[in-house]
Amino acid sequence: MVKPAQPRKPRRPGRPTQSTDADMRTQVLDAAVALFAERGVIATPLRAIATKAGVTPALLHYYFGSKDAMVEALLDERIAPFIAISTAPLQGPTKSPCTTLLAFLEGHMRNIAAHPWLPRLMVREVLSEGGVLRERIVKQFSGAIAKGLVKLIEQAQALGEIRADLDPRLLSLSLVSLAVFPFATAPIWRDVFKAPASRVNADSLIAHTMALVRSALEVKRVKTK
Amino acid sequence: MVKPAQPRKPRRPGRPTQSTDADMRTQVLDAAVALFAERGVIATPLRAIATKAGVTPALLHYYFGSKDAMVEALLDERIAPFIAISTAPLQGPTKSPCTTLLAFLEGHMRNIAAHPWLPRLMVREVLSEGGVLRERIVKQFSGAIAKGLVKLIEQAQALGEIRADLDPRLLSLSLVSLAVFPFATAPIWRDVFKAPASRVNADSLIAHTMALVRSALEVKRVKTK
DNA sequence: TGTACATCAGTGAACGCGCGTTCACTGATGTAC
DNA sequence: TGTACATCAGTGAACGCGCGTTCACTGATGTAC
Repeated sequence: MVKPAQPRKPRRPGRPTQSTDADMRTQVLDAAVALFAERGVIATPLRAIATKAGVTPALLHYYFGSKDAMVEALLDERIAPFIAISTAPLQGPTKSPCTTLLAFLEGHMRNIAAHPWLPRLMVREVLSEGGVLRERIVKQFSGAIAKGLVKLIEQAQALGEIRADLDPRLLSLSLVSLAVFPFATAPIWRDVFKAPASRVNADSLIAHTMALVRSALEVKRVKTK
Repeated sequence: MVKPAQPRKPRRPGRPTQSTDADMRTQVLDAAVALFAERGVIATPLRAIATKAGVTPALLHYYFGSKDAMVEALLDERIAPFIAISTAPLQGPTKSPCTTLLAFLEGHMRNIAAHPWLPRLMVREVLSEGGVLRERIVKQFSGAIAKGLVKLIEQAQALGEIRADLDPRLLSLSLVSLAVFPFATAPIWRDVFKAPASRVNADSLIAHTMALVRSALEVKRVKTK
């Protein structure tokens, strides 16, 4: 009712007059990311993205060439940078492997919490057999994380910083599970717990997970029954 | 070359002569479950299921009425029984909550390991905003598991069987993460680790996870730095 | 036991619909002189 | 500074294709007498 004279899209034909507001490409990618995370890449029609972004389906081809190419662009521009940020702590030398490990976990969870669409999109597409994203995500993300994580665990175990009786690969899998799964399924358990959102939120979840991980990794003291 | 006279489908028109081999409905559901887990419900055409099951797309409507109805049938006949088996330990009274808790976790993982398609199908569909399965899975599965699990944790904490400084709801979420995520993402990490399959398999994963959970739940002794 | 017929399992071909994609177009913007 | 024109951002309408679904059909099976 504020702008009755603007029925949403008066849009005269021909080249639009100067850049209206934000970059349309950005708007399109924003809309695509949101819808892909909600319903999946295959289940999201380009028309839905176009509608949400306030443009024409033809525009998506004008910008990206095809739906697949759009998904690739999304991977490069939205997911890859996130991967780089999250895995940064895993690169380079470290003084205390255990500290680096915990820092990576917490940082990764904070990253995920800040971009809730990401874990859902990644988990879903990585699960899809024919997904466009799968191969690239596995290569860039899972590969990088897994290798760095396993190496870090081995170092920490060698130094006696954490218990050494667990397989490094299986342990890295457990840690990733603890860090990713709760965020990927957030909409579900928020509903299941009917939480007042104040108690069960990202901050408390991160704190809880870190506490759990710390005690799980503790070097076991010899104990007599 | 063994049966050159049977070019895959000679199938004369008209009512088929007596039940050939297995129940065709069963064959169809088998094929559907496999394809749904691999590619997702929406991304799987009925024609693909029909081809895999060796029948006509029209047969699927003859049996189920519609694709949605078929998904519901699949839920009732394949997923619901699994849910019942897995959550059985959570029902009824228990002498030692902690033992019951661990037994449930291990049993659930064994169930999942025996039906690899299940976690993938469930995770994917539960993530989908508009998924047919989502609402029912959340109600029947997540609801049942979460409630029983939280109750069990609270009891075990009250009895001093496990550490009491963790929020029961967050802890139940962590446990489910550890039990489900590795199996849901199995195809990925098998690839990432390039494991000889002998070292990283279901049995060792279950043993590892149980060991991790046990030590994570241990009551912390007071320790001086 | 034989015959007539309703029922039943399953098919093949076609239907309409929504999808990704194409393309001729429109009028504002940049550029050469 | 003005003019002519190529370029550029973006559209609207249509395209073919593959999807879920429909339906008239076929011939074996079950049943009544």
